[in-house]
Amino acid sequence: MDPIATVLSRATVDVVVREELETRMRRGDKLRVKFGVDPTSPALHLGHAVVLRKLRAFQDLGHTICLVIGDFTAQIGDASDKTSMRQMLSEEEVYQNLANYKKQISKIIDESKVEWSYNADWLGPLRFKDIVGLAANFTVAQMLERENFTNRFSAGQPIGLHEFLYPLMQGYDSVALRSDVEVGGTEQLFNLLAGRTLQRAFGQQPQSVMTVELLLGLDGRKMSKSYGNAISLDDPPKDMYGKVMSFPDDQIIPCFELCTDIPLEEIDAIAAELETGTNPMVYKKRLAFEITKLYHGAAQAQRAQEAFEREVQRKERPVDIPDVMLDRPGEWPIADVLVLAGLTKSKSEARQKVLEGAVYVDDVRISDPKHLLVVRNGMVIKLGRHYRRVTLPT
RNA sequence: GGGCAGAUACCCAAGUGGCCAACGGGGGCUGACUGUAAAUCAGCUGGCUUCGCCUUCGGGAGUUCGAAUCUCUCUCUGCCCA
Repeated sequence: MDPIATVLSRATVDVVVREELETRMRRGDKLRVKFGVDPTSPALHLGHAVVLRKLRAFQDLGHTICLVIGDFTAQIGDASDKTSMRQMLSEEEVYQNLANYKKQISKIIDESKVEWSYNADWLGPLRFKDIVGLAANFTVAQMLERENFTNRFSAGQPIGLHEFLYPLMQGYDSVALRSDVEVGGTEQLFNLLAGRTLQRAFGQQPQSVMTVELLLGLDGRKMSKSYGNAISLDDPPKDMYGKVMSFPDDQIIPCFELCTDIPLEEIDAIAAELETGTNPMVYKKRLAFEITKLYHGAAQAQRAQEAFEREVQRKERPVDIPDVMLDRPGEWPIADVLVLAGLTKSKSEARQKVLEGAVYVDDVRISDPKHLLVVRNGMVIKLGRHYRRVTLPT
């Protein structure tokens, strides 16, 4: 498959309008590819990476990536998250988050070639008259057509009026940037299309719109930090590898397509192999390795894989065990030690875990919740798959 | 502006005077098993000086021997009418 066809199809759902975009790409137009960045959440995960990788693909073909920082939007607050509705981000916070963001995306795209802009620059000066003008391009029925809104409306969930304005703001960004293409997740389709509507209203050629597949999280729901099912780009290699291993088996193939550079032909071969009943674990390990390699390099990925094989598959002790500092030698109630070690949140929970047979000290199971532990330097405490090594003052 | 309904633990959601630290899901943790931290099955999931005690059911005040459950008030949300 040639590079252009790959960009247009791999991990993508919709391309509006496909022929139009393909024509422009084939005849060598240098396109401005827009993507909106939310400065409220600097922690990026693999789900975000799918879009960023798509941007990278455009970049590799010589197109310009235009990243819009939604500082204006951030000051109003993300409407989909009620708790932050009134949360205002200070300028410092936006810059702080942005610095983090740049660090993270530089793992995927060439940040030095990116054209950055802040949407407060053009959204801020808009007058009420302008906003009404923008709003006149849409109807309430169109807004309510959005699945998101319909669901919330019929479920009796609140919808802030300002939430209707989000697509307008995002769409106006496209006008201001004169973007040729905008990329986003499938849930962004409506907002992306709003860009086309407004660009047309301003006499510009409407941008092409591309949505990428939604990556599912560890639990099969959409990958999202708030669901706690995400693999963060910042995750240490061992965690990243381990989390991929806990993906449901049926996500192995989609994840290969969305999160790695393995050619589609090879992925098809793996899929065929899985059909024959090969143990999925083998390919999941390959997947975990590839993904970890992308963000941490081959050496780290190799170490993560070895750690997994040792700790999970062979159930041996990890090489690096965090310390728990105790301020005196002698006898300690086991529950106190577990809490100090951060292995349980409370003594009640600690007792419970002891009763469940989850607690081992130097490989000996502790079964009495009132057990008094005579602590020793270097003693290893284990709860489930978590280990702590006791250190005493010298 | 008026009328009605609702606010329960991390999330959803039962409970309408004592049997409620509060049914059931989900999530999380642990155990068993395994092909992995998948799947499946089981236990646990407010705190503590744990055969008992203490603090929870939007906030505050009250009725009662006793309240998540009744009353008043405040805050927030949804629906209907305008």
